[in-house]
Amino acid sequence: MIKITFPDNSIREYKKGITAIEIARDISDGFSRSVLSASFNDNTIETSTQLFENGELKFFTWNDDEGKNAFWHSSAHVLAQALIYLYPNCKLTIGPAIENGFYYDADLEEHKITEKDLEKIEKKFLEFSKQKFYFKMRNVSKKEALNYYKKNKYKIELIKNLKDGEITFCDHSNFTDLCKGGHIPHTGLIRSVKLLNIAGAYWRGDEKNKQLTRVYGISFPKQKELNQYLSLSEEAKKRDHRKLGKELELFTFSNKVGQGLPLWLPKGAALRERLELFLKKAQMKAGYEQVISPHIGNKELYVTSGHYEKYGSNSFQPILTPVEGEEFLLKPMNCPHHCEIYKSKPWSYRELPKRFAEFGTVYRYEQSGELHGLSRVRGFTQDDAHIFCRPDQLNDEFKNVIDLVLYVFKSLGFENFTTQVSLSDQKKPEKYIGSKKNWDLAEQAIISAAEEKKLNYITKTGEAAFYGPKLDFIVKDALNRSWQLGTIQVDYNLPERFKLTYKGKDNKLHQPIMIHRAPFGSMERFVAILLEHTAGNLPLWLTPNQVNILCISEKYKKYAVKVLDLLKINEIRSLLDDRNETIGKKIRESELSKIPYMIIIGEKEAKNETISLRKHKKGDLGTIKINELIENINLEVRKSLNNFK
RNA sequence: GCCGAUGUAGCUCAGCUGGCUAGAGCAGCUGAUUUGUAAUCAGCAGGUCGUGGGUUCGAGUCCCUCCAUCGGCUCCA
Repeated sequence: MIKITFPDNSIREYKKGITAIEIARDISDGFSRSVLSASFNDNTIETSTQLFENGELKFFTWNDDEGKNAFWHSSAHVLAQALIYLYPNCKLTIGPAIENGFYYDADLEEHKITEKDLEKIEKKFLEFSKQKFYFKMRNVSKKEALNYYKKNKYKIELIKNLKDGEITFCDHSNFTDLCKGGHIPHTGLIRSVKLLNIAGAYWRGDEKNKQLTRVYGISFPKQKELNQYLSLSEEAKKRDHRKLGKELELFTFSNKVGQGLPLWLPKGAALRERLELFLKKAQMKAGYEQVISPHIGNKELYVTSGHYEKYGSNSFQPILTPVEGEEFLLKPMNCPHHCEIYKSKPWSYRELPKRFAEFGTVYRYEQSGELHGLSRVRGFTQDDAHIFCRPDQLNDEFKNVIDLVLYVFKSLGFENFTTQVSLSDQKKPEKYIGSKKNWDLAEQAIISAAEEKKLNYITKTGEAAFYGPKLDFIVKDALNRSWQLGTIQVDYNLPERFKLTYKGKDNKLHQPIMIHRAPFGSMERFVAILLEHTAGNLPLWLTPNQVNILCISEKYKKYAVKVLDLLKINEIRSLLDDRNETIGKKIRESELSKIPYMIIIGEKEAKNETISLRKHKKGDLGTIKINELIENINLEVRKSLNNFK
């Protein structure tokens, strides 16, 4: 049996499996979608979230996605209530729950609100939520609904798209909103709220429409949970790669050079080169060949590939006005160049697959508002490669690329990831080039490779590139945030457009299939994500400096230099801090610069030919012989790198 | 590109409603100190207050333009 407490505090018992409609019939106040609490044979469900969905009574708690959704959706109603209370002339539009919290879009007309106003709105929010207003759904006719919102053109637009008889309003307190339901029982369950920021957002997401004011917020059943959330976002701020990039002297930007054009500082450049070398080595083992192509290309190249038509002159920067009839563009992608490299000679089926790899720097005109540190820039380097293969090789090639991507992730400490198969949207053929037959083949190839590799993947339609479907790798970082990293794409179309061929066994010309792939995605974006994932504590094999030798006084410099030379001979990246400063200060600075190991050298060490070892974030590790450290470092580096093929 | 916010020394930040010569810590330089596991002391130097214009007796502070950055929207080959 289920015991249900209703908003009027009456309690009724029902058989398990009862539907909402039946309960609605049983209780006389019509169609209520919220209940106060329910118990199954004394096992009471917390009064957090209970919902009627599709006529069926479902119970959700804060720990379910649906429960969170209902909680935040209900919070959005309270936010709307606070907004209309404070700004009576504003026009409410929509306010959904999102992945982390909720927002409400409103047309504030003459009002302009700033971050400072958030506190005021928040206060009003809590004032309302505390009063335990119950959410109650009711059916309204289309006429009634239109009449209610006669002054709000946005709601009218929404209502006009709904069918008469399917329109519901949700009331709580004296506030009413057009709403299809999915609420918690009452506002009193929202005990903590934080309005996070204000942003402009276009009505219906279309930039031709009026821009509305969006207020973002997050709420929780308990204050403690809000505090946890806030401290997590504090942690995320500390890990911001833009901050770390500055602190660790990895990269910078200059207004004179231009927006979104990163300048890699010596330490950053060394880090990036180390990453490139790591991938080059793995690729060499996997049978790739490096190629190099120029930074510009004739416009015709991109017309042939179809990129020019799809992305237009907006995202392409012409760099030379027509000279002798030719127009050049900054290279926005490497694929057409690699197609031309493939065409440099005729190929036999015996020679395939050809795997052309290049750290190719490309330039794309990103909207200024979109630029973000290293993760979204206008000039960046892709760890690109294009594999040209026969149909019978496609499956193996694809699986080999998956192996390579997994190796890269493992070596860099991204243990937690998901994959996404991005397919075409059959309903929007104008978004893609190529025949349906080719698309079907390509999509099937990706799915079967993913299946065989036992990847735990989700499928999304409509997210394919215009020339082919993709398999994207989405990593979860240390703060459980998701980032899309590597991508593998199957493409039948560019080979067709570029008329790529090979001579088959049958002495006839055949068309190869092309795989586009980039395990890192781009060097810039990857470094950004790696920094945020590791909070700047890079893996030992990658970090700019591995060991910092700290002298207690200048007297021991001679021995310290000897230690430094020994480390350098063993290819361990080391620094010597022989400044006239206290050891405490040197340790502090070394800790802040996140160098993994510190060697402290004083009288004792110089006399006994030993070193005193200290590990970053761990502290003193005692006295050892220098050779022990060298061995340990080599072992640690090997451990993270030697597991490919 | 659009909406909103921000821009003060190399870095992190003070500078209230316009009013003496724009401040601090860190970093830098000089000197003293020669140090045992997260900041030794003293002194010095460092700024066209993002840019250009305006209001005013007077602008870091108020208004406008532009630039850049940040939070979003839109976009993402």
